[in-house]
Amino acid sequence: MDVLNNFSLKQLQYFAAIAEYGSFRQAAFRLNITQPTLSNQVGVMEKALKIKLFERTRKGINTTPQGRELLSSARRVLEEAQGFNTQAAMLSGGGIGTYRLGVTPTLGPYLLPHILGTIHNTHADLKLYVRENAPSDLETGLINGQHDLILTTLPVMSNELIVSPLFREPLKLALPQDHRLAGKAQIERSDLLGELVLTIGEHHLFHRQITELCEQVGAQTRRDYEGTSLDTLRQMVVMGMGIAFLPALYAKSEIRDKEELRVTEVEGISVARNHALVWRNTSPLASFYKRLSEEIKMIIETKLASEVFPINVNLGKKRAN
Amino acid sequence: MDVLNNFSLKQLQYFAAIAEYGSFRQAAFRLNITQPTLSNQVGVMEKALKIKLFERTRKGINTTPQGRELLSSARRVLEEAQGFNTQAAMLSGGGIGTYRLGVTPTLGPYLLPHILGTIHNTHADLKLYVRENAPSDLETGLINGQHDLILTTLPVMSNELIVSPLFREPLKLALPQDHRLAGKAQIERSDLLGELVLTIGEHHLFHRQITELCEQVGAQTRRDYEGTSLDTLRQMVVMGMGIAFLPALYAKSEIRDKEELRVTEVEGISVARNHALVWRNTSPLASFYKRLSEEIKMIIETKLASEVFPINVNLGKKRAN
DNA sequence: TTTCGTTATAGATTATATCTATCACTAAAA
DNA sequence: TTTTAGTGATAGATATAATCTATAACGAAA
Repeated sequence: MDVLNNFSLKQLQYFAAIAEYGSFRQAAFRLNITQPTLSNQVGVMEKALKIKLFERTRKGINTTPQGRELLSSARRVLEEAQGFNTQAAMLSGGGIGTYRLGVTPTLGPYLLPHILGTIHNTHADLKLYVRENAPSDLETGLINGQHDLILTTLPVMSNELIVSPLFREPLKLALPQDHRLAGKAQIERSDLLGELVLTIGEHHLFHRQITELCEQVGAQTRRDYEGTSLDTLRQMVVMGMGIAFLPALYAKSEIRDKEELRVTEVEGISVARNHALVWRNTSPLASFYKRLSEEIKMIIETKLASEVFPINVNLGKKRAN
Repeated sequence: MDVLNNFSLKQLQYFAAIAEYGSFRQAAFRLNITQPTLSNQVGVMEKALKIKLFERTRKGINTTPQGRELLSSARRVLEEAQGFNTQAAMLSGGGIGTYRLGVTPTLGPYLLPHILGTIHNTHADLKLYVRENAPSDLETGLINGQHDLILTTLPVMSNELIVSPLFREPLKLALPQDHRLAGKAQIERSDLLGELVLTIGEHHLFHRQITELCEQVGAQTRRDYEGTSLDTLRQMVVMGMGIAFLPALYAKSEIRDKEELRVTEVEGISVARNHALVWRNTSPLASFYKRLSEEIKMIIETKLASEVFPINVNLGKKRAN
């Protein structure tokens, strides 16, 4: 891929045109340039390649054997260039291409199935390459350029990032069916007194929220064992090891079997996490990302209104304008 | 294949280099240009394509999703261009490529087998695309650009053509084995008196020579039927319809069966045709063609010395210098 | 002989690629 | 905190290259 200063795309075009029309004048006319320009450029090219491409006669041209040989190569180059051009034209609208989207493992698998279909309908040529990472890794990965976009949990600290809040997802209480509260129509704050609450690992952002809540209502958190994923947390609840707060979208997706667990609100408490679409403040595609986040918000409002809520306070450091 | 003024090969190279090195400065250094030049050119390209290829940050660049998408296309273009370049480099030596060689049907099939092998040995990448035509058609075909070279029979009239004489091919007398002269050790001019001589069609160049000769020695030419190819002429001789003069190389190639025909010289007469390699005086490859004709002469001298002879008089209007 | 059609050439002009010098900003080191 | 080294962007001058106009030179055909 080094020195390639022998010829230009333009010259290849000229070359092909002359071969096609069999005449410098004709070709020049078709190319909207003058004949001397054409003669000159072909001459430059011939000298650079040390090959005579055409035999000039007083009644037109013949392509030399070498010229004929090179013509097909030249056409291939031009074809590829044409391909590049049309692809660029398609891409120039934005919203086309493969975007690397980072998501948290506790949200992505339970949210994306609801929105990808609709996104695909409105942006047929937008492909998402999804990778899962813990929120903190998502942030640094985005800053490093490993992702183009991330779908993560607030707050986002870096001031290099633009945050577009999407929705607020409540955490719901999950009880085993044989729990003393399982039959109760409405569960109150006070019901939690003395309960054993299982939490996910400390590096998850809602760990702190839950421990605080537990202190307030007089519940214990189980410290000797902490689930590493929502699925293990759920299994532990099923096995009667305690109760747990699970994100609403996870509950909607994964808890189908009503015999196993009861999922419910708790009157008088509001524990939730906030999600946002985030990108680098240097990204040239900011305006497209903003549009995309609005579309996602719309989809969620339409399809998941019963599970999640809009965000109306500013929880990230920076908002997308 | 129309307007393709959005970008240049050089810009594609720049694009690929930046993506590869992840930095304008690095890439500029590798490309032996300055960083402002690189920034400028990429900017020009981005504006022309209406696509941001890179996201500039203070610590380097990220390639945008669109940039990534286009990168592979750009690399393909560059690869094809590289291919064009290397092919051009190979061709620039000359003697490489497919040359369209026109030959007469009465010489080509009997001469070419003797020389093509050797030519192929010295010019491994020279391919000959051989087409047969009557000598007059060969000449106009060469002038029209349908052939690059012709191997034809002298004289060649057009002054647009360069003639490089190759060799002199005698015409030999062919007799059926049951002919009264077939047993004679040496045939004299006078032996031909009263013989019936078959000739090929009038458009062949040695027709006139033979009829003149026949007048001189008192032989008749058979006018009610004239062979259209050397093979039919031979068949007619075998069938006893007369005797004939056949070109030496034809006789060498095709008359293997000594039982059928006797092929011999005639003492005291010299009838022959002269062959030459011919090309347009406008051809840029003249010097290569000249070299080629010398090589062919050498091959003939080595391999066919017993059949044919050098030409030492100027029979074409123009000689290759 | 004249006319028309071909490519080549010379010189001026326009467009553009490139360079130098500098700015503005960030991150890390002193 | 200040300094240093690293990023890309910008402005203006310069060098290079592409293009145009006008014309020449030549061959073929009328």
